[in-house]
Amino acid sequence: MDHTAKKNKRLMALNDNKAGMEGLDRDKINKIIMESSKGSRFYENELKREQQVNQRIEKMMLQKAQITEQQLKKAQAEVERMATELERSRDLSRVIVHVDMDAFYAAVEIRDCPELKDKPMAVGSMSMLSTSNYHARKYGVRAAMPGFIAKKLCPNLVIVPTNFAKYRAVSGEVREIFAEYDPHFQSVSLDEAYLDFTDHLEQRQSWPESLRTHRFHASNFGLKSLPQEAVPEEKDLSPVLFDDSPSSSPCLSGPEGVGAAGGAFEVFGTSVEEAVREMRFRIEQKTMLTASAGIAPNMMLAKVCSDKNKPNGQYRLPSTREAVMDFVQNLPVRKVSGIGKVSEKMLNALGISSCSHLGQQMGLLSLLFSETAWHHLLQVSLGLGSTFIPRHEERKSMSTERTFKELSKVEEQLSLCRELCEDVAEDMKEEGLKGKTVTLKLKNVSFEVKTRALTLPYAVATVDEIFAVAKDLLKTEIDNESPQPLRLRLMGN
DNA sequence: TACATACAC
DNA sequence: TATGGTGTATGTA
Repeated sequence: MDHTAKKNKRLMALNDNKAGMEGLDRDKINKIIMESSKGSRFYENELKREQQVNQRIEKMMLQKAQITEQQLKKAQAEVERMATELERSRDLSRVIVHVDMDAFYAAVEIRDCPELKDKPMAVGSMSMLSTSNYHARKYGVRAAMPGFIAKKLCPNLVIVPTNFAKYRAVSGEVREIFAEYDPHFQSVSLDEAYLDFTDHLEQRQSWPESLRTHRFHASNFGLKSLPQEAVPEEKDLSPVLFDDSPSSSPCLSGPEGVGAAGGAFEVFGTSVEEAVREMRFRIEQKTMLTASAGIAPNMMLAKVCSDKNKPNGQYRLPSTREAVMDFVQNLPVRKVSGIGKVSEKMLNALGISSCSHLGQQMGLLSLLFSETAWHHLLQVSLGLGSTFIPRHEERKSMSTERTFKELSKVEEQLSLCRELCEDVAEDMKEEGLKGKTVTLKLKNVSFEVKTRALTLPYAVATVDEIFAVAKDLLKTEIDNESPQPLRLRLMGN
């Protein structure tokens, strides 16, 4: 193919339009990323995968060409009916909040090492970064970018290794606060959660001021005794680097004062916004870290809203059908949780980039996508989402995997496999679990991934039981390739 | 059930 | 030198 050059440009390119980039411009960044990637086995594999997606799209377009006016009309009517039905059950009565800590890992590391405060930094390794701070983002340094490429974009970048034990501890502190607003909150990860504020707000209406009053803690930074104006101090209080958030910190405008003990305090109101502001305030007082939040009538919308005034901000979408529909019209499909890179590309091929397009094309989509998929898209286009927060269900799988430098010797592969089985068995023991399906995952040096699974008639949990199965699966693969050895870079199970 | 793919963080 | 790890859902055979 000769027209791939253009496409390739977009393949590895900087994926984001989030933060402003003052250091380097986009083209320059993309050029550096491309030069670092081109020719690598990783890149070759990415190209291959892109081709697969393109083929999927071609197939879809062919299918589209087959659709008759008749079919489309019929599908349209069907969609219409379903939309009416969904509309009938629209529930705007819940107040759902999505909270997201700002650049969490990076913020924690900066808090604990003020040296880093004004430097571009990221958390991770030369192989992979988890997150980066604001300064680094200016250079195009992003989460999920390998550190060695980030270093090329920003030679002064400081890379701090991850310290999950610490993040877990901080996360625990934040979750204690979440629980006070919704004991049934659902955490998505260490730094993110959904809360249903409905009940809290009802209670809150009859709360005296005392319950809505929260103190600035003098323990934060060098704030011994607070001066009368806590307002301008607030920024200095924040250890987080995102001091550029424009509309997002109207925060300390409410009535606040100085307590008898000398600590300043603030009284929060009874509205949703005030309650969420209060929660974020308490998080910051407790952890010296900032959070952003989205407030909306369902989970899907709340999630999008939390991104709106990030970092250190919040956004409320009013609970009216009109506001919701309005909000959704201009929403790029990619912003919706669950619509990733591939779905976006497929939708784009159909001329769909915003949710308003979704609404217009639902007839077509119902013919080209699976039932579950188009139902979901229809809901999105109507601004619908879950209005209750499901409790975290029981885990369905447990796994461990490791990447290493090329491993080609059979004995080494087997002993590594055993090691992984030991790890999994240990983890299973900790939770007192058993499992019936053993899955072996292999990635070769060309980044091709394979999984091999076997389901047993009974549940297993011990190393020996698991390894017995995994060893067989691995041996089968080794035999399969022989006389060529398996050249593995990752193994998991 | 087996496997691959997509997605999220 | 160098592109992660863990878990869920879904489509398809």
